[in-house]
Amino acid sequence: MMASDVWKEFESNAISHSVAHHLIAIHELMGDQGYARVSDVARALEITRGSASLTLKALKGRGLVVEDHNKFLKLSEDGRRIVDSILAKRAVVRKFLNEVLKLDEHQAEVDACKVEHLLSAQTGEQLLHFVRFLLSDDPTARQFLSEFWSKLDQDEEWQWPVQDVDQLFNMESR
Amino acid sequence: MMASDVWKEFESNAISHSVAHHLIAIHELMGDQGYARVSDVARALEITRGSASLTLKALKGRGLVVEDHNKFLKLSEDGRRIVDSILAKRAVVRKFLNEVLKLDEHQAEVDACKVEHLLSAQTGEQLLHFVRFLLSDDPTARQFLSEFWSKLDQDEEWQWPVQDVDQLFNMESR
DNA sequence: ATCAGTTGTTTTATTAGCAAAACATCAGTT
DNA sequence: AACTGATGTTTTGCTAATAAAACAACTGAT
Repeated sequence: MMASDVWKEFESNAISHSVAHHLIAIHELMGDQGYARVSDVARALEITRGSASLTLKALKGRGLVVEDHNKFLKLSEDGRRIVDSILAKRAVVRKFLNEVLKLDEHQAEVDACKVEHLLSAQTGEQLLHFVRFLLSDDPTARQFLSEFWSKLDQDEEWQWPVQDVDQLFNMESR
Repeated sequence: MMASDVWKEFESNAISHSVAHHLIAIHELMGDQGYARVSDVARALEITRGSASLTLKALKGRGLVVEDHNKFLKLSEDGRRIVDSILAKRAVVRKFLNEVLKLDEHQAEVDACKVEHLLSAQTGEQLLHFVRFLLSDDPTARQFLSEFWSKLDQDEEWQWPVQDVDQLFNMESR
């Protein structure tokens, strides 16, 4: 397949990991302490004020962050929408990894943080549907999960990574 | 939570997106045409030879790529292991997105490509277990999937992103 | 009023990853 | 032998994201 037409879409991503976390930091600071300045963002992200200042200046230029009359930052309508969508994806992915796949909370948090800004809206939406149904009261979902988890406890033998990718799914996968 | 201790683990990732695809290109070129030179990698990735030359020099320095007596490249043992694990994760994620969540193939391919190198080995392993069982002959799995898919067709109304992340999972999620 | 601390900005430098262009090498053709 | 084309490298420049350090401005305490 070679997939040379796909892999470059990565960097064409409008929201980088760094930008995502600058925006999220503002959001969380607003909730935690009611305001967000450059220094607060820098402290939250553990970067220097200078770095935060430059990145946030660019975000003001992109219209994602607006500045108060006295250097106080807040998210624009666009910025807020972006943060909402990213945090929603993070929550869904974290929940799936932790409560379904039974990965420990830290691992789930780290992996969710890494991919939250990369998933398409469609993917996030479908995954939300899936996780909601999977963790719902529905008896079929319940039974499926308990069977999966008991199977997890059984076969602890597994080779990973697998040498032959094509034979990863040698099964009745329809 | 602020998560300031987590988000920086992103860039500390040993294998960048670019590096991953340089390694994968060598792997696929070896399979397709039996050899891989700098120019072949550059063509596969649609970058200039100069860029590929620099990146591959660094990868030789890191011991992931070795050079033949006549400028022919191949993966080292370490490089091969990395490619195996990444391709395995890509395959699992693509299968899950496409065959379970019913995203179209292109979207599944793009999203899988974006996250393949970011997922931990643990996550990849657990996801493989999950997808294998989910798409297996097991009657519970079958019934669960068909119920999920019919539900998908029903509620086509949905707001996404959701404004209040905390109420994303207002359900009997136990 | 002065001094200290905090804040925000700017400048300089670094790294990863790319392009563009110049350059050298080698193989095959004529 | 000379020309052509493919290959590999190097140099220069660009952008994003960081650090470090210098600087200016404001705040508060004494």
